[in-house]
Amino acid sequence: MSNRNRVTIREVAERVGVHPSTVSRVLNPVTRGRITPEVADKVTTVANELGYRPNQAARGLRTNRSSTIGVLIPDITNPLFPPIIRGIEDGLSANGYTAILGNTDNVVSRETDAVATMRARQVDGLILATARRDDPLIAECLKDRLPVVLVNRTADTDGVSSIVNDDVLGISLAVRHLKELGHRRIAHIAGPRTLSTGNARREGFLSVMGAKELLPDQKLIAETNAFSEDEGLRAAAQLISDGREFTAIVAANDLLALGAYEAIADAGLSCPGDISVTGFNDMPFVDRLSPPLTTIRIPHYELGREAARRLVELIQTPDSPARATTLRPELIVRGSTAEV
Amino acid sequence: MSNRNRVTIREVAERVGVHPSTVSRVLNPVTRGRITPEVADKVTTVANELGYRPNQAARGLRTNRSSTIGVLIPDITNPLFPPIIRGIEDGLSANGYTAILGNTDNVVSRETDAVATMRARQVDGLILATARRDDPLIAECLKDRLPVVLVNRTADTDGVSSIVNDDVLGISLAVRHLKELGHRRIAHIAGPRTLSTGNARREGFLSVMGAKELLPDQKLIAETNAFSEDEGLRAAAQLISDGREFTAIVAANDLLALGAYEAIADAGLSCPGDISVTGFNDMPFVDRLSPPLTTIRIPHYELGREAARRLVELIQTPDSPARATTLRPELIVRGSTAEV
DNA sequence: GATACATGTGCAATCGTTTGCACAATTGTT
DNA sequence: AACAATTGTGCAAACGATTGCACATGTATC
Repeated sequence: MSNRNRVTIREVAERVGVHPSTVSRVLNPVTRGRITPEVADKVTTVANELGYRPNQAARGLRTNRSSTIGVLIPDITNPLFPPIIRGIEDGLSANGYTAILGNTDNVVSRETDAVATMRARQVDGLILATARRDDPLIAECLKDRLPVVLVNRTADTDGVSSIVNDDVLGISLAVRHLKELGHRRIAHIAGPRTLSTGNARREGFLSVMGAKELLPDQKLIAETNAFSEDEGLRAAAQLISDGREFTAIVAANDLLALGAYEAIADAGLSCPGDISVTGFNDMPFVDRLSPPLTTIRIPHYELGREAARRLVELIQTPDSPARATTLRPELIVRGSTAEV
Repeated sequence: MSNRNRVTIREVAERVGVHPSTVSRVLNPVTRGRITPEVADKVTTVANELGYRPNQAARGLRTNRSSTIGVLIPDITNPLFPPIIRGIEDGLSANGYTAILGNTDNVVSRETDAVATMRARQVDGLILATARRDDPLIAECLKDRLPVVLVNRTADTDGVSSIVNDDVLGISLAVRHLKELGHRRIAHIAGPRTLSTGNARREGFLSVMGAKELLPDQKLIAETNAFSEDEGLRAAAQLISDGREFTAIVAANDLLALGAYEAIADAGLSCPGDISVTGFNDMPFVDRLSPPLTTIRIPHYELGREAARRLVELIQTPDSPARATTLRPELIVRGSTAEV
């Protein structure tokens, strides 16, 4: 009744006529080899018949492992994250792990809280999609030897593995595409410098603009302090009202690009007629906007899946060296970019 | 080292000079009253000093509770679900519970699997967003007295609590809006009958079309077998090619409405010029489509939050009666509906 | 001042698995 | 044929918290 009909290892053992430890060994792939195949078969058969499922609490208590991973994200409601999470979950469940999620809304205290809760639940590791470039939380986990993998955003901290998009490549795909369309003066709406994504895309932009035939201009970089539509609107409006000449905007993310759409319309201009715009992320439905947004597609699902894989590896061989992995993005050409 | 510096109840007890059971009683709000305040204070102080966190595995093993809830959803990547999940997580964490997620892709075997995994982890209850009207999984949970709450979709099963949108009201808001715009012949792209949402919206449509001044026509209902854009396209194309007269389409969901957009364009017609269209859900970015979609907004976050609240209640008082709760949706008028 | 009762704390068993150790049975070696 | 090595299984002790029971105290009652 209170134990909800759970079948224990002991019952299986009694039915087969062996000791519980034998059942345990059969069910553990590592030790199965030590048991006579005949006995092992009988045990697995009976275990299946009875619908035996190991009690994770008991196992966790004994082994000090929970087969649970904590995943920290800013906000699941941001369409960027669901595919990452899906990738993480698929990657984890393939290895027998389960994820518990924490939404932090980019608030430091909520991050700290969430990690504390997760550690109370003895998570075997953490996947952080919330990293800031300078993030004390990461240092703390490393100190406590809690396996951590960063995804989507990376950090300046040494010794931590990360799986992120190749932002420099992404930006250069966008800029080269614009260059081929004849654009020479290109503006950039940069993301927050505190986030690796904002920073890397900005750096990438600066570096690729150094290429010949392009006309770089520091003043054509507009800063924002969040990847939001409002900030994109504000920044783009500023660029336009500054009166410097440019024919295209490379936004550091799709939401910023949407803000730019609005600013362009507000100024009585048209996209792509007067100003071409590129985004970054390829969020759902940006292909339905008018104009459909030319953007950089990030392999979000793969990012998540790879992060899960890396974390499992890290748990199994705790002292494997940290690696920073980047995945290649793809340029998606749509209607928001046109020849000059 | 292997136990990652965990502080146990025993260490706290030794430091204070009391028995572990006393520490346990102090830390449990229910039994704290039985301990001398002076001792209790000392215990809490030392526990905080040492940073004691109860080992959930040990607690779970002993109490047969995990403070963990399983949440089953079809696919986190469907923009419908993130706000529901967010509501669930917020509601659960406010009560000390943690969610573990399972994506089932509407595949029965994956649902069964996910529930098995979750039960192995001794979840204290389940929130299902995957219910079919006839769903054996629900019956099974009820039989095993595992607390369950349905969210978003409900089922025909008796005795299970559910939190869903008031779909009949939603559809009638859409139809009445069209009626006010002068529409009399209105078509419906119905969702799958196996899902409560498809069924209720269809029933709602039939019932509200019975009102005077409207011209109901059974032939103006097009069936689909999934809430997908493809199915919407197929169904709308069929309606159009059937040649029956109508000036508006009420789609059972936004994706079906998007398919209708496409079918209308394919037929060389315009929306809303020739045919008005309404959706259902108010997914992100449907306000950016051309035309912006008139739709029914469902309080998704609140649905999730309420489901969490209900489940916690159900866990605390296991024999409380099942209740079916509906939350009120809202009509969002945009550009896809116009006067005849 | 003896008896009954309440109160606060300790004792020890328990939850279900895992795993080091012991030991019997089998096989291999000389 | 005696001994060593190997193999397969059982035994029992953990893991850390909770909780029914027992038992000292201290207080109330007559």
